[in-house]
Amino acid sequence: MLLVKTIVDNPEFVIERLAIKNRDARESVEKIVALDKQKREIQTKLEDNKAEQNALAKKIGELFKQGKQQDAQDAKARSTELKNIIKEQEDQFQALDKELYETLVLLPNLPYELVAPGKSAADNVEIRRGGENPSFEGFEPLPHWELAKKYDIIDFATGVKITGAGFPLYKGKGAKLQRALINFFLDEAAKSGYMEVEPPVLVNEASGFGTGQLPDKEGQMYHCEVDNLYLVPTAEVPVTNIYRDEILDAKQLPIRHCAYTPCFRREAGSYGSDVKGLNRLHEFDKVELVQIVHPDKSYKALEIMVLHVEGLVKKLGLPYRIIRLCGGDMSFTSAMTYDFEVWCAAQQKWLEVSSVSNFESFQANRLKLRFREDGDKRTRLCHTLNGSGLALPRIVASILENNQKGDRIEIPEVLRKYTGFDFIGGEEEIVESEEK
RNA sequence: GGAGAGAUGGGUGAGUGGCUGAAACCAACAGUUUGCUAAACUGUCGUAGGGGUACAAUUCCCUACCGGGGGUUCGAAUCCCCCUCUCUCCGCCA
Repeated sequence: MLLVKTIVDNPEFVIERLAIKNRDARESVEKIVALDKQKREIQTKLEDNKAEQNALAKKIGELFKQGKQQDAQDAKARSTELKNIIKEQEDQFQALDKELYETLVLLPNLPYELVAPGKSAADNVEIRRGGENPSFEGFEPLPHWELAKKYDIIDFATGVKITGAGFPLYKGKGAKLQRALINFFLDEAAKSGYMEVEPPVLVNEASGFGTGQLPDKEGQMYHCEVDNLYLVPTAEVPVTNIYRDEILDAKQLPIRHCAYTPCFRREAGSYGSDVKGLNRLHEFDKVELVQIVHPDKSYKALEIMVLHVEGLVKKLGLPYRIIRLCGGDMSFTSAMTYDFEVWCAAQQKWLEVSSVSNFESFQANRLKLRFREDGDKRTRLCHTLNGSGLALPRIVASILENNQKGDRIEIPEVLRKYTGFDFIGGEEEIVESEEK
């Protein structure tokens, strides 16, 4: 949520910035400016009346004590009169405040100065790429869903049986690969200074609102209606909400957390060719990185977070590219976002595996997440950032497709100490030892 | 699922109609004293919003907030109603 002050002080700037997000905000902005003005006017009158009423109430008490019945009755009459005026003004004020708020929450965050204008993914800007696309000799590479079947490591059909489409069942080395990736990502995050947390995966409405999923993306979350709780679409929600309604000391910043959680997304309305295999799921695993930082340092933190995520795909040996999203492709809450995509050699497709964003104070304002500089009486809003580090399914898809050798799949070097095996398939099947 | 208790400032906790934005204590912060540490003493010590001054302020004035919402009253932390949440005991159970 933007600050009213930002809009009222610089309406044209806000309109101009939101145009980059492909959004004509003139009407909303002008409405907010007008409503804010009306609201203040009525608020001033209202508060003056309340002040008078408070003074009268005090006086009446005195008068009674002094036995001045008649004076007390007169004061009472005036107070009753005021009460009606106050009631009316209060209603007006509430109505204006509500309308202002409702208009305000529908405005997306302002894009940062580096964000290019644009309507869709086609206008995104590639920042850099790395890694090499694999080549295959003597065989045709299979898409990962074929490989999953061939080596019996992911069973989509049984997932359908248990739950439904988009809920795969990982088996054997497939399941172990999941666990290995989670541990690898968490360990790497710890090395970069992120403190691990394990949050609840069901969140209440206030948490959903705090990070901006509610009311904007209501339909994207699974909702347990009986208890009015939401399954998290990302660990960003519970982890960032740890600090909802907090006033931190400046010296506590930056706060860095990593968390593994399953993520649940309804993905309503996104059916098509891109949902095959692991490409788009309703439930998937992800390690998320969250930072709460001083506003002067958030863009530096964003760059460092990008480097951390880049390090992950590099270590996994996956061909990748980093993209800076254009205004139109960015989320409601983000001020700037970098997407990471990895190459899937059989599908011949780039798949998004991470989205790293700076939300500036947009989430913090909703969360009431503030900090105080030493010796300063004022509070200021923190900046929040988060990024996937990383989402598993598409990483698995990329590993399977890129590392296939015809008769087996090679596990990236860095993962082997976590998996306990070097290959999926092939002759050298490791037989699990029972003796240990 | 059944029964009961409770929700007050960073924490403990007082407060049953006006003198309470809120005692006291603890913590924290600043200072004084003492070779250092400790102790003692003094002071500060909630948040948000509006207004004024110079379109400035962390100053001044005002308003709101004692879980949330509504009501009674000239006046509500305090009385009434509704909701939410937390805790304890029992049952069930990873």
